[in-house]
Order: sequence, then structure tokens, then C-alpha cells
Amino acid sequence: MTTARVRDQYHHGDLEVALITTARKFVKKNGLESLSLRQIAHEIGVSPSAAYHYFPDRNSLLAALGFSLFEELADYQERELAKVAGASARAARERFRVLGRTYFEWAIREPHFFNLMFSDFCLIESSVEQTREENRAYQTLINCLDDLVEAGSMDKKLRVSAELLSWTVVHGTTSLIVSGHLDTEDFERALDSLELALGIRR
Amino acid sequence: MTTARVRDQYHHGDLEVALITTARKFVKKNGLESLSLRQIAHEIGVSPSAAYHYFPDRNSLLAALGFSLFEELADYQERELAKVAGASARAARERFRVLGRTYFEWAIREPHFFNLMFSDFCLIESSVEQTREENRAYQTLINCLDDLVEAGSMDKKLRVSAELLSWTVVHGTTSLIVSGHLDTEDFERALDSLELALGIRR
DNA sequence: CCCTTATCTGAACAATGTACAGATCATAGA
DNA sequence: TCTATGATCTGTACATTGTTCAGATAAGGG
Repeated sequence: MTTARVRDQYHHGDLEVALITTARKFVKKNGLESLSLRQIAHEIGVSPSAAYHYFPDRNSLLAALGFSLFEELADYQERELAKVAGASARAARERFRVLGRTYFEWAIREPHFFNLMFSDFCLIESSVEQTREENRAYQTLINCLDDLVEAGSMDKKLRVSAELLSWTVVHGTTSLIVSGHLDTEDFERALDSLELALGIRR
Repeated sequence: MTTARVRDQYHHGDLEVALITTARKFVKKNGLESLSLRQIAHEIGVSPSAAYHYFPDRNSLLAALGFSLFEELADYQERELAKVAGASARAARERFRVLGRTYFEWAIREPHFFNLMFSDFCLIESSVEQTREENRAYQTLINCLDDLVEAGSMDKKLRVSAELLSWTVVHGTTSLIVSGHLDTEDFERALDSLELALGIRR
């Protein structure tokens, strides 16, 4: 049982972000299904109905959390990518793998987050902001592939195919591993196969 | 509101399959989240607690339904595959595409089923029977790839990679389309890219 | 200082999953 | 054919949930 924090002031001050933060903590631990608005409110030290000033319903809170997780993932990927900057062919290829690995590791470390991000909840309003974040990640992939072509480390004919293939292989493998249909070690195998098929030289 | 069927006998006779069948109907229409044991029981015309003789809890019913859906999918795939039997290279390549398309179309037609199959519920006991069904589908893929190699329509060097790549590309694309991150038309593009990268001649 | 408005409370309601004691029936053994 | 045993289902109950809404509270501008 979680101990409720006692609030001294009538107005919380920052309830909206507190709701998302606390929801994040609960989802991280127990997944979506068991997430309870009342538990969240109790944890924050606020009445059960207080949340309804910021979110029309439970689904909307989950959607908001889901969106913030896409941001987190993109941030994490960019942070890790920065560590392997460089114009060499070797660096470009390393970036390609890091891009996939960060996606995978993020999902493995927090499977409940991954499930939320690709659940129905985040389908509700996959509008402007959502796609903006995705474009950010997608643009990173495009840059990476262009670098590979420029460095002569990838079959030029496959450049167009590479975008969709890379994305779907990485996401597909991750999804299958998270859902228990593939083993963890299959991820590196999938990356190897992808590089082989795309003609990325090692 | 659903009209409850009235039962004449005290014992239902086949309550276990009735529960799964009715659960299937509800999930098909409204997805997992809104699935209610009480509604199912009411629809069948049985008391809310009757289900607990066959399933320890709601999750177990969903898991059972999920497993039966894997069976359905495998059956559907084999049925469609039989339509393009033949030893020609053309037939082998057509089987490869049919294998992917059936997976995708199944998911598009019933997205709620697809979500259930790869949700936490079906993770609970992904034991013997589950993997048996998957092996059935996986064996079909292996046969298909062997046929392609034998017919000389595929790069031999990529034969090993092809298994994992095909599976993850098809599943990944499907998952991303179902969750709204890719458009429907991207599926055929992904299949084209996959064939190109695997050196499958058209 | 007051008054408007945003923020939060408290009580209420229907619906849900689940537990458990007992009713009902099917059937095997006499 | 009768009976007792075990499987199957009912009825009631309880805690918890999402959600609504009238009203309490406080913050901030005039």
C-alpha cells in the first residue's frame, strides 16, 4: 500500500503534472490495467474528482502520459546518438545500431511504457504533437541512413526501402520480444540480418 | 443494450466455450478494456459467478480467448495458402506474399483481436499450446522460404536472415498500422522493400 | 476590500471483479 | 429404480472503480 502524502494547501499548485508523474510511477510498476485514478489522487493527497479539472476521463490521462513517453524515448535516443557522432563510415554504422538498440532497450527496461505507447489509448488523438515527436525520431533515422549512403557503407539501391524496413524490423522485433514471442537475444540477430539484407558492410 | 438469452435448463451444458465465444463477440466489438464478465454472463443468461468454475479470473478468460485467436489466424493463413499451392517459382513467391497479407488483413479486420493476442493477457501463460500454434505458423514460413530458395527466386545467402526479417517486418508493419503510426498502404510498400532486400525476384 | 473565477472537496451512483455459502441437477453405484 | 455424491450454477455480499455534481475554498484583479 502506498503512503499518501499530506498536502498543506488547499490548492495543489501543479496538479496536472503531478497527475501525469504519479500515473507514470503506477504504470511503470503495474501496467495499464491496474491503473486507478483514485489511487493516483490518494497518492497525491487530493480528492478523487480533482483530476477531472485537467482530464475529461481516465483514458485522456493515459493518452497524455503516453505522449510524454514518446518524448522521453526520443530524448533518450538523441542523447545516446550524440555519443557516437562523427563523419566516419564506422560512426555512421554505429549510429544505425544505436538507433535500434536504444528503441529496444527502452522497451525492455519499461515494457509497460512500451505497451501504453502502442495501445488504443494513444490512438485516441494521435494528432499534431504525437506526429511531431515521431517525425523527430524518423528524421534521425533518415539522417543516419543518408550518412551510411554517403560513407559508401550501404547499397544505394536499397536506400528507399531502408527507412521502412529498419523501422518495422526494430519495432516488430521489440514488440515480439516484449510480448514473449521472441527471446531477448533475437534482437541483435535481427539487427545483423537487417544490415546483411540492406548491404551494410561491417 | 444486449438482450439476454433465457436458459431453460439449470445446467448450461457448454458454458466454458459459451464464455469464450461470447467474450470473443464483445472484444470484437469494443476491445479489451470494456470487456465485462458480468455482461458476458448476462448475455449467456447465467449468474455472474458461474464463470469462476472455468476460469480463475477475468484475465484467464482473456488469455484463453487470445490463444483461440492464434489458432484462428493460423487456420485462416493455411486456408489462404492452400489456394496458391504449386511448385513454380511464381507460386512460391505468391505464397510468401499471401503469408504476410493474411497476417496483416487479419489484424486490420479485427484490430481488437490483434491487440489482445499481443497484450499482457496472453503473456501470462504462454506455455505449451501457445508455442505449438506459433510453431505451426512459423513452420509455414520456413517451408515458404525453402521453396523460394529451391525455385532459385531468392538470394541463398539471405536464407537464414529471411526468417527473422520476414516475421518482424510483417508483424512490425502490422503493429504500427494498427496503432495508427503508419498508413494502410504502407504494408504493400513494406512487403516490396522486404522482397527487394531479400533478393526475391519479381 | 470585494467579487469573480479557477481549483478542489464530499457525497453519491452505477458498474465491476471476486468470494462464498447454499441451491440444483446429473449420474454412478446400490 | 432409488440414492448419495460431486459437479454446476445461483444469490448475496463487499470492496473498488470511474464519473457526476453541487458546493466549499482560495487566488488574484478591480
